[in-house]
Amino acid sequence: MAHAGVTVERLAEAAAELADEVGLENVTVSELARRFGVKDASLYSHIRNAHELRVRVAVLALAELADRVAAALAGRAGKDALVAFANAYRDYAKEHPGRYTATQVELDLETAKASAARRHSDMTRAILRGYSLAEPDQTDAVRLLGSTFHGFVSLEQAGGFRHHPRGADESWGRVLDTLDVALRNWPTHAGDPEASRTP
Amino acid sequence: MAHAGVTVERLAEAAAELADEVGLENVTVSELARRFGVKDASLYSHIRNAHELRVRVAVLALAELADRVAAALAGRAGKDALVAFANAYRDYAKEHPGRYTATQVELDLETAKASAARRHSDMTRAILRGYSLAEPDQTDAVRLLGSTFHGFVSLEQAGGFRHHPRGADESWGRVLDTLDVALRNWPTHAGDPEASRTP
DNA sequence: CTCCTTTTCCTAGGGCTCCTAGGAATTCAC
DNA sequence: GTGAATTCCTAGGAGCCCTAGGAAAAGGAG
Repeated sequence: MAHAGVTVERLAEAAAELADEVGLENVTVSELARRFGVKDASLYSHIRNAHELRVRVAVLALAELADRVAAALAGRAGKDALVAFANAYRDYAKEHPGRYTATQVELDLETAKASAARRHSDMTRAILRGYSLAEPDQTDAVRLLGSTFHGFVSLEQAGGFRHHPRGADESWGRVLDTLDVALRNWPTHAGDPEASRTP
Repeated sequence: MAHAGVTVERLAEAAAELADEVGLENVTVSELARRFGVKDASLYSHIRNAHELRVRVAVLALAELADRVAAALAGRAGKDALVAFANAYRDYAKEHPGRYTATQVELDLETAKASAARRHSDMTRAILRGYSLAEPDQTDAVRLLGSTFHGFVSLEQAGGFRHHPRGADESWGRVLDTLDVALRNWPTHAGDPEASRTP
């Protein structure tokens, strides 16, 4: 009957694992309390509400993902860096689907600034050094990469590629090749006729 | 006290509107019953459970979106078609955020085949006629487009682009330009050195 | 060691949600 | 009209979120 040793940190960690098992939307205060051998009302001494639970999973996941990406990026440049970044991103989403989903929850400005969100955009920008793009093209390119990575992973997770013979891995490789080409041939002016180079 | 005229169709339509107002995750059987002036238990004569409600919103949204895209695509080709498709997609997501979210719910094989999901990939393939890609590159390109469009719209909806001076519209235009260039310079072999053409 | 404060956990309970069971009323088909 | 199907009802169980108020444990000061 002593204290069960509940902490905000351990709570967030348990919530993250639960999210990976049953999906973020099924992460419930009751279930967490059950896992800690505690009544659900007790958890409200540690968190304000169920939403805070998801926010904490989001912050945790953002930090984990940033660490992985940073490790993958070390010592690489150009397309190598692009591929390493992308694979770290996709692998994390596959290993931790619930955490990855949490990555997309809206954070209030304060929480967002304290999170690793900034590290993510910084690292994406670091990739682009190999392609020499100036602002605002750099921001546009960051958004292109973020959109394509997230979109692919999201569609893959939702099962969008399952009912088709072509493997997702092959398409992924081709998408990365294409992004590499696109970044190197970045259109400097919209509708630039110089860019139309069909063999 | 006579029949309130509840139908599966009207139920799905009301659920779709509710989703746009409060988000798909807050579409509740109780609230719908309230709007129809009926007890919540009564709705279970029309639907099996709350999940079916979301599935029906998904099917409805997929059909609506396919209609819009088809209309936007009529008489266009090449980059024109690409931009028309992309804008129809993004505009729909902005007008109907809840319906758009529903677009991503997993459908069982049977429901998926009866849905407009096929029309979507067919139309995406139609765009690619302007870029003459053979299989399996065509499938990869379909996935690239789907991923980038969905990813951009998804990140934009999640507020990912809000805390930055560069407008989302400008980036969107640039992303479309880049995709156009990428499709025309589709890499035929991974790491093809011929593709490195930095001015 | 004792006393006091803070933290952690408890019981109790209200409100909302989903869903089932069984019955009444309405509508439809013949 | 009569029987059958459909639509809607009341009643109720179970799970979830969260609040209020109190007991027990842990930690610090004297």
